[in-house]
Amino acid sequence: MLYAGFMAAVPPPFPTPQEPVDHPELIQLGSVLEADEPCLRADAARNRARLLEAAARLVAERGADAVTMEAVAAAASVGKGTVFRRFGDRTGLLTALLDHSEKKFQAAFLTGPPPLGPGAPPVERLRAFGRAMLARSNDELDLQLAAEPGAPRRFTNPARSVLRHHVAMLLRQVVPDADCELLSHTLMGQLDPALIHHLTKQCGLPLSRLEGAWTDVVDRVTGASPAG
Amino acid sequence: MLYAGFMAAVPPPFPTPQEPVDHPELIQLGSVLEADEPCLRADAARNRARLLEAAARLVAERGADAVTMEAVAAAASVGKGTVFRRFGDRTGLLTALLDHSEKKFQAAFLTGPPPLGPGAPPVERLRAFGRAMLARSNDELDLQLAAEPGAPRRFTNPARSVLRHHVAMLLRQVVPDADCELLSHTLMGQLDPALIHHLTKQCGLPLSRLEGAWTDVVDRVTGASPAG
DNA sequence: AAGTTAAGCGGACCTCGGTCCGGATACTCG
DNA sequence: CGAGTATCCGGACCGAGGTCCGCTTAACTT
Repeated sequence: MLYAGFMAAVPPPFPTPQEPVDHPELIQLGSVLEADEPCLRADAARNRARLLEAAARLVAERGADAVTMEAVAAAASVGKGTVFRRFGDRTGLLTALLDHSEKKFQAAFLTGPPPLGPGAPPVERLRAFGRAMLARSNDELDLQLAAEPGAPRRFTNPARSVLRHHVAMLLRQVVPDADCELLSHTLMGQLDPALIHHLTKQCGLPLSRLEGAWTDVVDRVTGASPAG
Repeated sequence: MLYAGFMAAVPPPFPTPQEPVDHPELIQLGSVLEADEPCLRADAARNRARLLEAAARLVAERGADAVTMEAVAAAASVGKGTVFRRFGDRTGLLTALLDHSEKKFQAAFLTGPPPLGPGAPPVERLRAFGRAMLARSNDELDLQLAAEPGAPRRFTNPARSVLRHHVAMLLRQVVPDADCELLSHTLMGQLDPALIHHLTKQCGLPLSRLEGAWTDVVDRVTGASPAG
């Protein structure tokens, strides 16, 4: 039911395919089976468990920063190579650590009770979704951050800050009653180079579509008439 | 006039403060002076120029990936330590490389002609801003991406993908005529752990404000009545 | 012009993520 | 139960980012 195999996306570091990857792109919500630990050799499964346990202990005792691949390997009394074979890279390991809560969360909005789950009107579900995400990030922040290289610095870039302030300033002139500071973050997110790269280079969307989406969002947010 | 000193934010790697940092946080648009290369010793200034030139050449000839700190140092016939003292870290170096176009861009929307610059109505300027950002990112993508560690992977995380698809699905039920795929990216950007961390931990905003902003954006985007 | 000193320099050094491959070992099949 | 093999293990190894510290030198002083 749930999509849980994502921590297994070990690309091609070792020529040993396992823990099947079910094409992240074309995923259909709900049609995903929970192929969690698929027929791992006995020792491999045991080591995997020990590694996760060791990593969790490290996080708890010394924070997410202390989770170096060597430290985890040592704490699990296992070779370094084993960690990489199993989880691909550091991100994979941290992601696997987050897997449990991730599954619970997916269950909540896919099959759980309203307003998060099916049954409530869509707008209501959207509101609940955001609240739930915020709550989840509030715990786990360390781990979620650690699982994303360079994350803490992304919003301290002064150049970006200037651009965002400019957007906020413009917004204030149009929708003075809104929380323009946060609104500007939302809008700027759409112009993030990483997102642009993903959409144009990896998904093949034409730039014109991104432009259209930007204009559309601006109109929706400001309440302006489209193409005014 | 322009904010250009950002590449100088060399934190505390070496105990030699220079290239003054003008507090990135409390910056007032327009009140920033272009303190570019502030009283650097002659040899230091020369090395700085040589490093930037060498880095630019490496980018042009072998792509942004080839810009390793050692390679730049070697290409500039300079010690590795010098690169780090001048630019702080790799991100700082890449950022400095982007500085020129950044300044031009800032000039365009701060003091340039409408619709990007002052004179046009705010909504018009917002639309133009997005178009300009997209165009700029379209060139320079390599560099902008390289300046942000781990950027390419951010949107290939399957777990995130599931969440985003869920949001897109809900959006489709409410605003079927919109580009819900891209709209979902926009909304998800507001729930990015890195952003949440920045706003709550670094800026000190209460979680309730983030929740409010989320609800507000959902309402604006879907056209729902607030608190419906 | 010589002395003083703070700034700058360079490269050895460290850590950590990631790779490789020779050897070990759990499952399978006869 | 014994041989065969695909899988797995471990740690040596590599490259790149980042740090340190003793030496050098530009710039100011008198």
